[in-house]
Amino acid sequence: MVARPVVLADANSFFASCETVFHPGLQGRPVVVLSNNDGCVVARSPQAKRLGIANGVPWFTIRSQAEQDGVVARSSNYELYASLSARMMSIMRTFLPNQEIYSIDECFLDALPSSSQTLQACRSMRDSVLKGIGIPISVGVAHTKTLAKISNHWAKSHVSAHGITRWDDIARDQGKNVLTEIPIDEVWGVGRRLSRRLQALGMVNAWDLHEADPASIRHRFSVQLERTVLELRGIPCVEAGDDASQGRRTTQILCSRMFSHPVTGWEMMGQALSVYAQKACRRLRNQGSLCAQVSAFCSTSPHDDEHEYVTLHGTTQLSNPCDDPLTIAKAACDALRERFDGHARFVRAGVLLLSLVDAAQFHTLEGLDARRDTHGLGEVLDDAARRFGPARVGIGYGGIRGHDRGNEDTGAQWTMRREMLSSRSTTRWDEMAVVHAV
DNA sequence: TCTGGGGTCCTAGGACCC
DNA sequence: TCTGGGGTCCTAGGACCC
Repeated sequence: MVARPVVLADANSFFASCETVFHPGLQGRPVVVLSNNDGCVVARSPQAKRLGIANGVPWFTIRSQAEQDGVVARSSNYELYASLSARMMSIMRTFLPNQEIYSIDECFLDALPSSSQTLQACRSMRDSVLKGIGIPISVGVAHTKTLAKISNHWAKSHVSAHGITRWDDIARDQGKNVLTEIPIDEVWGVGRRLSRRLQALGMVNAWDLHEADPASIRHRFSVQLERTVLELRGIPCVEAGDDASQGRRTTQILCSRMFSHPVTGWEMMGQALSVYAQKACRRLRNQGSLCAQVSAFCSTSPHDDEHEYVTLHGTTQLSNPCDDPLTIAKAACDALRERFDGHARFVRAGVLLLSLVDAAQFHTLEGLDARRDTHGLGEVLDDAARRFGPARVGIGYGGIRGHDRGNEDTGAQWTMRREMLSSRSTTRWDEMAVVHAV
């Protein structure tokens, strides 16, 4: 028996679309969304793409031209995107079963027993998301995830598809042309490095990879790429992630940021590590894990030709797995303090929680449990954050709240630059959208 | 002046064991 | 001089994804 096809649904230019939802005046205009610290372009509206703005380019390199072209730039507003994502996902799963949330803007779903039922469900899903959230989505249907990705891409780039493409349809109509038109580096699972190596062997498009011998691909490259070859041939090899829709428990937690200004002193670095540790710790408790290892790292700019590139990292082993923010913040600082070099200009730092274990499965002798040291401080901090907003209360100097939106997270000098931030219309009472009736 | 953040999986190689 | 073989486990690093 042939397994049912898989459906890939994702938003078109998700972040840019989110910005447009509460600012309809942006409709039809070139909009770009910038990464943290207003660094790189991470999302572009169709009009911005048409202007030739590439994904990932540093904003400062294109800023003046973009502004001349009338491009509207926004700082990334993850609180807004996460909220709209949750709404979008909840609508989608009412139309098709077994939703697997793959990223903030895309999910896999199972097809229905018949092809026509599936097509009808996809159309209704697309209409409902557009009507209910105001965000356009595209849908690809195929027997493997890799082909569903390709179909979805086709749906985005061919107006005649009306946002929905079934692999079987385009394969029937276009034959191998569908795959020959896809550059090798656009195949799911083939990144920049791999595509360079494949090109050197004469494989330049998806069809070439489809025709490659799986065994020799495995031998020369990896099992992962072999799976991609098989997936292109319609043989499913990529398993579902374990119940991602329920909030997957991750195996490591990382919180890292670029600074708005270089940091040189240990005092400020300690503040930053403490704040990152607290953020990481909140995610740790949310997923019901404890961690046994805390790593911290910091580095100078790799783009600075005047100074030597410096990167430091260290790890602290905890005597007992815990989720206590005091212990973890201290461990993060301890991991780096000895190694810290007060002369370097650090532009980023991060805290990594490792050796995670399920809190519900972890028991220790009465009195030895590290989690009890602080009498539930973590829960109190989480609760305060939920009721009053993040960073109203925190450990150490890092918890001090600033005075304006730009540095709200902590009020410290090193926090992110977000100069073009839109309103968090769905999650903050004081930033709710105002509608005027005329 | 200004170049994101947070994950996963796989592999190679070393340590260690019998 | 030549210096087992095969297995497991762990870790660092590479590559990928969005």
